[in-house]
Amino acid sequence: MANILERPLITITNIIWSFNQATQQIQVLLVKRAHDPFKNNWALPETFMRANESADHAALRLIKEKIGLTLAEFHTEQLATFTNQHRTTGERALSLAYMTFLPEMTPLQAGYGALDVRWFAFTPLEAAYQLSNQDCLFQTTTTTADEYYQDLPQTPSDQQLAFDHQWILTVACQRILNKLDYQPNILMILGPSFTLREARTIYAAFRKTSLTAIDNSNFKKTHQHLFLEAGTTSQLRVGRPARLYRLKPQN
Amino acid sequence: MANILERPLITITNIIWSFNQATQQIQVLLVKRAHDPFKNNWALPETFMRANESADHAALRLIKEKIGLTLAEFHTEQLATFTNQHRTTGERALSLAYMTFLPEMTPLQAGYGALDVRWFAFTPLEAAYQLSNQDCLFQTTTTTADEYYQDLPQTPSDQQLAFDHQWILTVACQRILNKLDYQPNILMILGPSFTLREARTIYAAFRKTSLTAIDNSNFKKTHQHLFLEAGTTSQLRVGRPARLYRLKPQN
DNA sequence: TCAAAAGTGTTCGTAGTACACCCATGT
DNA sequence: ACATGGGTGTACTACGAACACTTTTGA
Repeated sequence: MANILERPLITITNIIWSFNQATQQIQVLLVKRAHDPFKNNWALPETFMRANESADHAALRLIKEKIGLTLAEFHTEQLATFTNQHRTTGERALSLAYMTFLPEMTPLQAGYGALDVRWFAFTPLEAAYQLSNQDCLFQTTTTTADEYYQDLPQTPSDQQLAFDHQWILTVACQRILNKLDYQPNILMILGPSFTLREARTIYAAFRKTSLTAIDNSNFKKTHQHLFLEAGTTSQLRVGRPARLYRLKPQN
Repeated sequence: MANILERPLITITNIIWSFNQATQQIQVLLVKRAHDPFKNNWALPETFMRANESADHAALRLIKEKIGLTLAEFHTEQLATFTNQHRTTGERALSLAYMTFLPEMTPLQAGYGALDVRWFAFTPLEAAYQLSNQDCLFQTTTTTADEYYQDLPQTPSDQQLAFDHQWILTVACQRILNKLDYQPNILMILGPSFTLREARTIYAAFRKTSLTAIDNSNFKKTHQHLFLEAGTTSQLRVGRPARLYRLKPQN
């Protein structure tokens, strides 16, 4: 009996979100893989789970170790688990996917397993979302899970993320969109406090609309119950200084 | 490096829901374990994932093989993944938890690994939910995840489900409640079609209220967009025959 | 014909939307 | 002072809640 049991590798995949205050753009962290499979491909940051370590702990270790981030506090939550046999080439590995919302866009430093590590700008397209930096560009998919894994190419390509990371990213975007109106943890990428304008910027991106299309007055009325007032204003731009808010602690 | 990597057993845990048309009660399937750990304890049905098998497939196999169910079609969806080190005694095992909604309450037959297998009636309490049959009774918990795993006893007890199954069940109930208003897959336990009264029975249980407290007229107006009309009436009780509905296919 | 359950319609209150107007700051 | 953006307030609309009323069956 025991020999037919699967003991696959357990991969922790972490989708790390942040916000560039200068460009007012959402950022996602990608890593250029140093080892096969998918050597030299861009991918979501991953690590293997170790003995005597919970998956949650592994997700945190991944951030500190592999990317060189040393922030005191950040929020990590489970996204989903991906188990399709064809999601990896070679040895089978499950992916326990997590999302992390970093309150600041810290400088990066490629750690073990990474040739390079970069922030990619997250922008909406008509039907999908896009990650881009100076050189590369990746999009989310619009197919179903079944179709996606059916057509998943086994050969690395510069145009595609490694493994099934395009699909994982697609699921992540969908999840964030779904939660915007009742548990917008994504706003944690704005730091400990934020203005309504900054919040609307995030909402606009995931809803594929523009900042100005979200009325500030109405946004306040419909979402204030999710926020707490956090002191008064900070001044960065022209116009009346905005009030600051922070996320209400969950339940 | 390789020796510090964890290759835990992968447990598939399946929370199987059904509906007793005679008593109009929601049912959850529990198994009396035939082997240690937690031998003789009631537990959620589980199996180990095998080679060349996706987790989804393992969840389906679990139903057919271990419980003796041979239905042609049923819906299974991922619930969450449980990775706490203390969730098992002895060797470490992750749990990939799934939920299955059976369209009928088929007769059961204990398969491999089970001394007994029973439907337990699902009923709401003031602050929690309860599973009960003639002899035993289990409740969901109201503590947080951290508190729960901190206090998780390592010794089997007749009063408690095996492993962290109490917690998994709690998460399952919460998920179903959250989805009632936009993706009420739980209604699949009513069979291919259902009356509004039957649907309200399900809603009432998860919302800890009574059937009569949910106004039929208002319920129809607010939830009809999730349903399609499915032919006309069936006749079972006194009063005007009800129309039948079925769940709208997702997206 | 009466009770039980399903279905229809009406009123009312609340919550979201559109938009006008006022406030505070930098240039 | 004026442009820019933030904040407040108001009218309008839509949707859910409460509840009265009608319809269809079984006893």
